[in-house]
Amino acid sequence: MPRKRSTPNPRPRTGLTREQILSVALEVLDRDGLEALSMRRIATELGVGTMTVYSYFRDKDELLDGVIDAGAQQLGATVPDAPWKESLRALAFELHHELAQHSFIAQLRQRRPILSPGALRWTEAVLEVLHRAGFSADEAPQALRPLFLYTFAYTAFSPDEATDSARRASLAASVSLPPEQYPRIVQSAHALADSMTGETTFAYGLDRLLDGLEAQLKRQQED
Amino acid sequence: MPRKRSTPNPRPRTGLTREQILSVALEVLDRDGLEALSMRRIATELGVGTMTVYSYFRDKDELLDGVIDAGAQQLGATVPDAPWKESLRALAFELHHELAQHSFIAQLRQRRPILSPGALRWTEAVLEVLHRAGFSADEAPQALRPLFLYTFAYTAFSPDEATDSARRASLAASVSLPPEQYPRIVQSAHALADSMTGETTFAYGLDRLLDGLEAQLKRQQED
DNA sequence: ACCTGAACACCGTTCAAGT
DNA sequence: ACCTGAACACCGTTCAAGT
Repeated sequence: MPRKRSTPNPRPRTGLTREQILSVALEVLDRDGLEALSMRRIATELGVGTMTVYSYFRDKDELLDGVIDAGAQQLGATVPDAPWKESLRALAFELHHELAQHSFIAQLRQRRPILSPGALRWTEAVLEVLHRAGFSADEAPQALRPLFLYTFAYTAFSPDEATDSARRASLAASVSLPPEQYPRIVQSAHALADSMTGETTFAYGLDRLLDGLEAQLKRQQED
Repeated sequence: MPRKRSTPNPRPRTGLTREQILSVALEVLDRDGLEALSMRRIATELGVGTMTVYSYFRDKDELLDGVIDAGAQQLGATVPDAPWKESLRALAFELHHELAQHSFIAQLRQRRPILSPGALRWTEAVLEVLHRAGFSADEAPQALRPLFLYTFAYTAFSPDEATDSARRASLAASVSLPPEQYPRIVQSAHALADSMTGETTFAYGLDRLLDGLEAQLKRQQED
């Protein structure tokens, strides 16, 4: 007589899945940030022993890759059907909003390219728009790169929560500089503090970049 | 009879200075990277007890701020005397090369603006060039922001050492995608892998940004 | 195959004590 | 004021053992 199996899928004895672990990890990341996420914390939050997590993910890096991949699934799902500049603008804003919502992604991406299919959907969409705009298959990746970098940088290098305290700190630092050595900073102190955050600032740089890509396209068509 | 003082400056009993500590920290950072730098490691390398470092820096953050400030001293020391686009290009490349040499700076700057006088020298130089170009005191910081962000992003989000292995990984990921769903990535696979690193890639995005700023300037002059 | 606690080799920093 | 070792509260991961 065969050994009785109490569950249809006998493997996991805790009823855990990779998805459940990823979802708890995402919660911790969104709530308390990247530095608060530890394997011990995830396990505790799930009510299992620390090492149980290692049955589902080889190490912390693999788990973090999983979180990013899950978050990137929706990005670039549909290629906008608009003039190319507007379409690129929409795709950049889509990425921008995702990163603003899960700011740990920008910290995580550092020097560790994510090449999973989910993460490449956005890349495919941007390349498609660039192709329609008239960029060659060779040049399109070069045109994509600054859009990607600028959008990631905006989240990674802008002060996050307590925006106002960052603005005040910038203003205080600017006005305390010797005006003879730093005349332009002193003169632009307020505008400089304001330029650190906000949708308007993001849009300003993005639009300059798109104008620059347009100029490049026109230059080529004149030849 | 007064107590004999064996050194002119009796305060430090180990002969340590902040500068010495910063220099050891910089060595470790350049050699082994940000994650290898610990207070314990610095102390050991200096031949003192771990807690001795805390007599010179309040905590690790203050020490790291010190390293960045020291590295930024030379940046923007002279404002280039050339047409404004060339000058901005030179300043961006100056920052780019500094970051390439000390890539930990880009990791460190994350969400923690550095507002020391040394770190603001480059900002002052860029604002001065933007002023000469014709940007208003209000708009110049907005124009500066993408130059700063793009240059930082380039170091922060590009694979560093073992460039070739990153190129191969990208290529492998691209060609293994289903071509029906990812036609543009598959088509541009080689160019995409090449676009991740290299001076040419950095220059391409920078030049588009500068073209975009020029277009903005012309637009305003037409009004 | 999945789960576990103990152990190892690390962290930054507080504390109390030494000069 | 400067220097220190011990201790505290953490890490990620290996190991050996359990089911």
